[in-house]
Amino acid sequence: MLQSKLFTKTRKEAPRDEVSKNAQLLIRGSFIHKEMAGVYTYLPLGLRVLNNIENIIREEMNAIGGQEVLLTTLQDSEVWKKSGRWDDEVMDNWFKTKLKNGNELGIANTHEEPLSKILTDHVNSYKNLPLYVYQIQTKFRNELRAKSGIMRGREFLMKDLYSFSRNEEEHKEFYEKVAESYKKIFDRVGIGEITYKTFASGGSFSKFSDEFQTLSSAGEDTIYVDEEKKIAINKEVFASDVVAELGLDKDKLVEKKAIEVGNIFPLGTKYSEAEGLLYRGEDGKDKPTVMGSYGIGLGRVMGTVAEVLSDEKGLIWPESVAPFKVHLLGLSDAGEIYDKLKKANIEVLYDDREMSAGEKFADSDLIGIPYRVIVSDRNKDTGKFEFIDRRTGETKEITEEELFKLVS
RNA sequence: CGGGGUGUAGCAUAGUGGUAGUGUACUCGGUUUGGGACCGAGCGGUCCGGGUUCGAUUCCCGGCUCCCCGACCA
Repeated sequence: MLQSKLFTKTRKEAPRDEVSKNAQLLIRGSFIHKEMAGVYTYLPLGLRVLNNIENIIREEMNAIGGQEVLLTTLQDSEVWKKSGRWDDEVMDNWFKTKLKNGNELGIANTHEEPLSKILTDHVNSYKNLPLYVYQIQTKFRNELRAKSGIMRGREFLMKDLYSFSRNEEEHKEFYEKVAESYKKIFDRVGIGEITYKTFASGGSFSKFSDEFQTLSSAGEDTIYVDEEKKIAINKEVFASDVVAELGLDKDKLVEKKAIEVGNIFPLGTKYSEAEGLLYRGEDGKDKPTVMGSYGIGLGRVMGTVAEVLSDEKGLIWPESVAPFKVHLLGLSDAGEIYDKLKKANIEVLYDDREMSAGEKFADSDLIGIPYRVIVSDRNKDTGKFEFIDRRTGETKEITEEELFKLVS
């Protein structure tokens, strides 16, 4: 893409009202635009990052047998009344609205009930199970206090997967599979090293759940980490008996701040019973399906990557989620190599703008595309390109052939 | 939802009961061209409502906004 055609503009300074690093950098680089507190628009560069994250998640969900759907944002209050979660006392972050005739509707913040209801049309027999259904959809939560940039919003894109199994053993097996899948996802987006599966409270669903926590000073959660075993315990359930139950040594645990990038919950039969999601067993008797739910907030993952992978100059995207793979800086005309890179299907942002070199370098540092290629009069006669790795800052002179080898 | 702050140009900031200043961005002209380069000219602003006052961006009241701390958080 030609940078001269990109309608967004970078800024030297972040708006005063953004304090969190992720929002400051993402706004300065024009990845996102703040619409209001906790509500952000994704601009072209930001959407490319978000889509990359989305595709990684989709691939991993499909790999464990997930079937993708798109459920509705407007929700019938009936199914929620059945499970007892319609009441604002029970779920206080509902956004609700009304039809012209006065009937109340919910604006989606989660989908256990509606999906269970839908599946009553399709699940009758033990032969139809187990079943894994997921979606990537915008959720709305009326947070009393939005904060931390795109980390805790009122409107956000979320991947939610729900599993429906015949019994606890079958459920447990899949639950572990999702945990593995999540690990792969966080590895692929570049935060695997510092992301810990964390034992946590189960909220209203169950006694315990597992969270995926990424170490960061910007985190809202406090966790106790066992760095060797790569697991952690959330402060909210931290107690001697829990430490013992997990086979951990209290002295080896280190207190850290972390961002919850994903969570997985066993749901038991609470919602399947409420919605009448029963299946006929081999013995001819009806039984409720055993459910689990598994969420990842895409914006929060993007914000976490921004928070954790950046320096004082700007963002440092891993190749897997970067908006482009190559940032081509044309200090003199670089149209020729741009065309070649495009022809080779390499995602390249070509800075063809008429502005000073310093400005282009600063913008490039800020935007954080992994590989920078500089074309200027300096290397016009050498036939070589200057190649810089954004992460390490390492610079080398390479031939065209070497360039294609590095970025293909 | 409790507490604390905040609001001046697209963005960042200064200042003031009496003509609102600077940087940046933007427009025009010129000089530049490897780290947000320079010179000149120009465009553009006091959150909303009420009150006090001859006069309010400034003081007072109310509202809203956004941020922070806490509470909350499938």
